[in-house]
Amino acid sequence: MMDFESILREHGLKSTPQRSVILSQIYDSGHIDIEQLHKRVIGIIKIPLGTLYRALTELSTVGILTAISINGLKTHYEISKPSHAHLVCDECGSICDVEYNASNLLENIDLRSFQIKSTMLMAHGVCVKCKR
Amino acid sequence: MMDFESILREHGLKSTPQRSVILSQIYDSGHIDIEQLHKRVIGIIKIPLGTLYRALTELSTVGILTAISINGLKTHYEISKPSHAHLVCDECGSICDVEYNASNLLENIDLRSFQIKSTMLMAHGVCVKCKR
DNA sequence: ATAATTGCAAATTTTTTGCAGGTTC
DNA sequence: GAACCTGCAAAAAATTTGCAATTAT
Repeated sequence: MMDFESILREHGLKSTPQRSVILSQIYDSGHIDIEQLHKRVIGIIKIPLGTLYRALTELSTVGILTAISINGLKTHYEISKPSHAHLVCDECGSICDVEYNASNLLENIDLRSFQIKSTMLMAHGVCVKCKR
Repeated sequence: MMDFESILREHGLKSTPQRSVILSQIYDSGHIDIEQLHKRVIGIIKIPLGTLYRALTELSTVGILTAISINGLKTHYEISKPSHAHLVCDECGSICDVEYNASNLLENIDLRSFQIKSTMLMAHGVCVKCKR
């Protein structure tokens, strides 16, 4: 159970019941798109879609959330965490996290003076469940 | 100058003037979103936005194009080519390609029986021009 | 107290779709 | 000639926005 109230204040945002519910639901689900999130959230507290959009944008802007753009799927959101890859199953749409070492990875790449702030490694394929 | 007519037929699609213009414009621009592409394309041949959407979807489905979903930007399209990373400048939105070796990269990752079809490495940061 | 946040509703923007007429092979 | 494509127009879906009321600090 994360202390989202403190996290919000540390990022200069007010702690509201809506934001806490949003964050805890995203945390519980790992990755989730706005449509699924809305379904989960309205079972707990009333949040119109417009407010949800606004909240996700703000929470991403301050860095509490990370948005993940995925080919073929709607944007997903997750609680920001150290760099990890996303394995996206093209069959069922599930997303699996795996750790990787960003600096090892970048060693082999000629960045041509590009100044890296963050990396995102994504793989598409078939997950274990769907392979069967 | 690529032979897009042949490429289209090899992928089981008919060669039409619209598709050739679309492909050559994407080719010339490297990466482009639908809005910018439409501006370029209508200077050459009349293509309604709806048709452009349909064309991009079809061309991506058969594999001639690759869609690139990018946080904060609209989906970009490029002519499909061997795996390469995209360096996205958060200042100016420019996208730069760099080569990388996908298998080297995956060696260090525990894929947990996930069957990889494609990988996509993206980095956000500041490009040389914007760093100035 | 006051500045931030939410709810609501409407406006915008983005994307998809049906179908008639044209085009490619 | 048949199957495939395109143009058009309308619909559907996704996202943003303005503002008054409410809430957190």
